[in-house]
Amino acid sequence: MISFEQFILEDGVPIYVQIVQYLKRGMIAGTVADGDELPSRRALSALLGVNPNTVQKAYRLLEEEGLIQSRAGAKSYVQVDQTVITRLGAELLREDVKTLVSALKQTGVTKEAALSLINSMWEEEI
Amino acid sequence: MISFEQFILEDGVPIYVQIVQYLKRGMIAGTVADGDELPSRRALSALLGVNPNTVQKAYRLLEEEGLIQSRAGAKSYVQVDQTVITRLGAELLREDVKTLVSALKQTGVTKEAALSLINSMWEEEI
Amino acid sequence: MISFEQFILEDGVPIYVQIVQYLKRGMIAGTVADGDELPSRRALSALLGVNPNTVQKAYRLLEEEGLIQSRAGAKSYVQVDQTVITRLGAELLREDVKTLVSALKQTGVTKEAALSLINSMWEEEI
Amino acid sequence: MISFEQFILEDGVPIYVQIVQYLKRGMIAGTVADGDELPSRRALSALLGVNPNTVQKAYRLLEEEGLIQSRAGAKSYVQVDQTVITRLGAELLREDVKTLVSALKQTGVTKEAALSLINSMWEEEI
DNA sequence: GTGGTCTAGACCACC
DNA sequence: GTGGTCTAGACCACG
Repeated sequence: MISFEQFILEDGVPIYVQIVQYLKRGMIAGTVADGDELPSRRALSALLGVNPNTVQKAYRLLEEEGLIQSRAGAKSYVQVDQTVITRLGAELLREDVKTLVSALKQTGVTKEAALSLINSMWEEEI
Repeated sequence: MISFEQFILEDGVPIYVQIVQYLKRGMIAGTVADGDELPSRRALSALLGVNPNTVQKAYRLLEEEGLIQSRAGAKSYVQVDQTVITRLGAELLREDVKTLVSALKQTGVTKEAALSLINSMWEEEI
Repeated sequence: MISFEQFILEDGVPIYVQIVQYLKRGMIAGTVADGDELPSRRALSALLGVNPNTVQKAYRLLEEEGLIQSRAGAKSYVQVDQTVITRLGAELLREDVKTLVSALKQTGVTKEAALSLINSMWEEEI
Repeated sequence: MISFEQFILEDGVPIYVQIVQYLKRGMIAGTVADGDELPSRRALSALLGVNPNTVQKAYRLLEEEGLIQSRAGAKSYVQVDQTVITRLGAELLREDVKTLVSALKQTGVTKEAALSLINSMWEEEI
């Protein structure tokens, strides 16, 4: 069973997006592995204090991407192979970094200043 | 007159937000300076291919933040002093970096790998 | 013992419905005859790779319709006479055809085109 | 504006699926044509007596298939070319017919009996 | 107990 | 006004 211990609800970003991202990132990090059983819609919604449908939506999106497998009446399972994970990791990583880099460059920050800031924030952040 | 050459419409993010961000980032970078004349709502909406109301909304938000000055029937002008710019830059910067760092840490990427990737993407990106 | 060789799980249609239909159609075709022994719930669920409760539900529905006979601890048997089969065949047939006809008419297909297509697909299909 | 006069809500099949099918079949029949304006989410939901979100879901699915086009704040339009319609028609038709043919063959009905039945039911059905 | 769907209504972005 | 999104809770079908 996958742990949601480290999961923290931020606001601003839709909850179902946060759940999707959390699971995707977990797949990349290896904490969410192929064949793992996902918590039921009810269980997770209770744990996070959100509506079951919010979890449902997250699960549906993941299923449309082929990352999990669910059938009515049965439990849901993670369904990823290494190829998918690798692609996913590369995608997310490039996307995240690209967003930052273009934002920073638009503001005229130098590369050195950016790297230095990231370096220092890496330590202090949770 | 401020150039919108580098402006590219992405989707997902509201258009008026993109316009606001573009101008804010320009202020920080110095390409949008105090006293600069803004394109008219009509002109900019035509240039970007969006609804004039969308531009209107962006301008209104900027005016509410005191970053531009506009008067009915007259042109709009940028109105920022250095203090404001500095605060703005620091805010945006920390926010952007924090988002990236926490995202990357969740995927299990090491600091070194992250810095190296940013370093290389900095060059290739527009 | 009845064979489930030709049985193929589709998705979209509930599994227990598929089992019921498969057996009903077999009765009409004569491949499932009065007095035949049905596979046990456990055996069939294992064979089809589905939950034993799913098979149970199918058997229960068939029993409620009086098409099979089962007793706790004993094997289940098919229990149909010719009258029932005839009625069943007519019902299923009309229902199936009605579904198709109304669907086709909605799409503006002519009767001749429909008959011709059915005629040709009859041969090629398994 | 597309008419929903002939639309009748059945139960058993999800409402949003029925809306999707109705529009698809209309496209094939030519009663729903390229460029046609769709009723607004609110209007159609009121007309059918269903929740606006149910209509929204149907429209979203159609848009994901590229059959309609909708943009926030603007009306939604049908967007199909002849190629798409042809493909759609062939798909639906083959699927419908295939379902029937395999069902009938399972029951041991002869081709002649089937064709004859369809022929007669074509007239009497609405 | 599990996932899937529908209803419901609020809110937002956009035109 | 439009479409899009989110949250919520009830209900149903399924295993």
